[in-house]
Amino acid sequence: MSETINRPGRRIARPATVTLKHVAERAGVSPITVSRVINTPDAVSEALREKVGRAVEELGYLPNRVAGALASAESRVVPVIVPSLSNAVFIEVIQGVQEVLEVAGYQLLLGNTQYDLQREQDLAATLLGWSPAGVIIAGLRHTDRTRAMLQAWRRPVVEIMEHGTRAIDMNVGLSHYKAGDAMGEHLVSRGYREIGFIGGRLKADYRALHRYKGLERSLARHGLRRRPPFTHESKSSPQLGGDAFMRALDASPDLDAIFFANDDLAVGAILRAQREGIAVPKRVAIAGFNGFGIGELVQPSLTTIVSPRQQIGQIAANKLIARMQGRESGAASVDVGFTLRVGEST
Amino acid sequence: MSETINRPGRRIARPATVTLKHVAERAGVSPITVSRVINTPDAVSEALREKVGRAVEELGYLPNRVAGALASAESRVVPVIVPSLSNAVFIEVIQGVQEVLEVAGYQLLLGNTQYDLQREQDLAATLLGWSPAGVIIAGLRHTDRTRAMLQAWRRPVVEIMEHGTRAIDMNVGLSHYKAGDAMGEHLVSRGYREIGFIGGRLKADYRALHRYKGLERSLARHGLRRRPPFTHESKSSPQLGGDAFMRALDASPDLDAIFFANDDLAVGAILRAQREGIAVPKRVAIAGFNGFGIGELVQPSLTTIVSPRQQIGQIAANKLIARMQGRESGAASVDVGFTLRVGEST
DNA sequence: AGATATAATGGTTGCGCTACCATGAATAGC
DNA sequence: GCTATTCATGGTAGCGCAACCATTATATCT
Repeated sequence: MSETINRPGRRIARPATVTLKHVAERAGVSPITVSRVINTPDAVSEALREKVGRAVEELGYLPNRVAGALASAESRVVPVIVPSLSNAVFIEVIQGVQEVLEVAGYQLLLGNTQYDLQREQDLAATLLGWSPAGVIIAGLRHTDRTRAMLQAWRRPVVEIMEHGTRAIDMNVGLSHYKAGDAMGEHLVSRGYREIGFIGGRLKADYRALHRYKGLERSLARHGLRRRPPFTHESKSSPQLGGDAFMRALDASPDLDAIFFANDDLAVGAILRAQREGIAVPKRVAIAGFNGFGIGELVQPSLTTIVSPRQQIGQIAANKLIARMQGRESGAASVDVGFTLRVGEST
Repeated sequence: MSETINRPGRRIARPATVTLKHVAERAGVSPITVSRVINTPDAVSEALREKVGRAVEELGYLPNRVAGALASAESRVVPVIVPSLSNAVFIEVIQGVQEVLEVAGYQLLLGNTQYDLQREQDLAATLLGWSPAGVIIAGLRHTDRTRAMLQAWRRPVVEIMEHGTRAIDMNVGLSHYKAGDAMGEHLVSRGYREIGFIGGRLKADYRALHRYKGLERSLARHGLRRRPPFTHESKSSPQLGGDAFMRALDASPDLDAIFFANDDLAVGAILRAQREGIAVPKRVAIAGFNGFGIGELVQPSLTTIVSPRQQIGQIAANKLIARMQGRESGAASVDVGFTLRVGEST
């Protein structure tokens, strides 16, 4: 039996990279010591820290996070999975998350499901392959496999935006149903009786649908007419809000108030009303949802429901970090609530 | 010489994970074959694809991207480094990037420098440690080390937002100087003579400063008075725009036109003027920069410069992917230009 | 002084995967 | 019918780092 002559494997050298080992040689210490200087500088003497620091400088060493993540089976990365990037709500949530993660030294990996649960599942599978330290994901509604995958995973998961009882792990959000109900109560208390709802993609954006359902309950409670929502299939924008507003008034001239699924649409309606000479709220009242700043500046100012969006992101990130660092243990659910901001438009 | 009895190393088992090897055993093939089924399914027979696919399903295998990235020295991740997330401009750019990357199977890693070049440098160093496939970074202005780092790196880099000649590698953007000049020409052609500029954080947001410089050049060309910019230190918002507008008019009642650094400020000024009963453009003209949709809806509609933000992101991502896939080779610079959208506010 | 505790450093292994080459099977060419 | 060429699959090594324990050197105690 002859010796194997050919020794397969990597023979071609990669482009030269500076690694821990090179730094260690330069500094005359062991690689593991270099690792410690970088990751847990407190566990190492001042002299070494300096010596190694100098070698790092001289060689221009950049730690390879990928190798570190493989060795430790954890990367300092947190995927944030949202349904849309064109909706400012999610942007503000992402901002809140990013602020908190950055300080703690974590990177944010962005996932956009485009309101597609299948895509969400694929995204989750891919992103879990990065051994992230935790996951933040919008919504409580997922495919069974997504739920199973996240549940089987041993790291913290925070579901955000809506508040509910059947969370995978942790949950930070608010009840959109209650928010819709609250707006209904407000409109009714102001004397409006013919109340409509305008929103888009209600099948995909089921949180908006919950707001509608909440409104419906309120209307039912007062024995008022419940109308099907005026809906459309394009993404929300002020432009679209203005158009949908005109169409709705055309189709149902008896409307005396309209609850829009979000502020983008509602602000568009107010600006359009202004141009068309439609008196708000005299002819028809307008209400929104979100609490964007622009709602306070238009004339009349917008009645809306303010959700603490940035705060949702911050809380979610903080809960994640607390768990990752071993502080705080149990799962937990936070209802961040909402506030009704009454403007001149109702 | 005695044998080493103690064999240090990893002895504690990790939480059981399903790996390539397990899938391979289950499917009765070699690990490398499983890898191929997953990464290059075309290079493998139909029968194997099915057999392996079944094993993957049954075991619920999730590929470990970290290990893959280490072995191949490349991860399908692209960091996007921007100075701010509260500015909608960057959000739209990110959207454009994300759209394109997603289709090509890349993940977006988010970096926020908060207009701090030192932070940008640290971020770049950290993010390069992820062996990303390429980098997209806002701006042409960086610390020397950042430039050196990115230049020494062997992968594609796209600098976005502004267009210039001294790019590290590729560049997609527009000339903010020319944009400011163009707006100056417009205002002068409309007969305005006392033209001011309102913007915030001009030291950090040097692109806004370039717009001011462009305006200045235009004013100089026509022998008009050049005023220092009215500036402030908080982040831009319509609220702030309204306030700054009132203060500027107070301080310099002779102003007959104001060029705002961005549309957020300008729209705020228009809405504030409306509330205060200040006639726009009769008493004072207002112009912005960006071309956000809301500018077309306010009354009077806003004169502004439209920059193709989403397109910048898309082009940048496409150039990156082209290079990563070996199509297209040289560096290249794209000036996406801008258009003046004349509204009722000037 | 001797024993013990504490702190600082090092050696070895393996994380899970892909690059590389080798090999065997199937097909084509003459 | 034999060799040349593709095609499909496998074997081995190593990517760069951190986990684990061992081994010193140093401080603290009795």
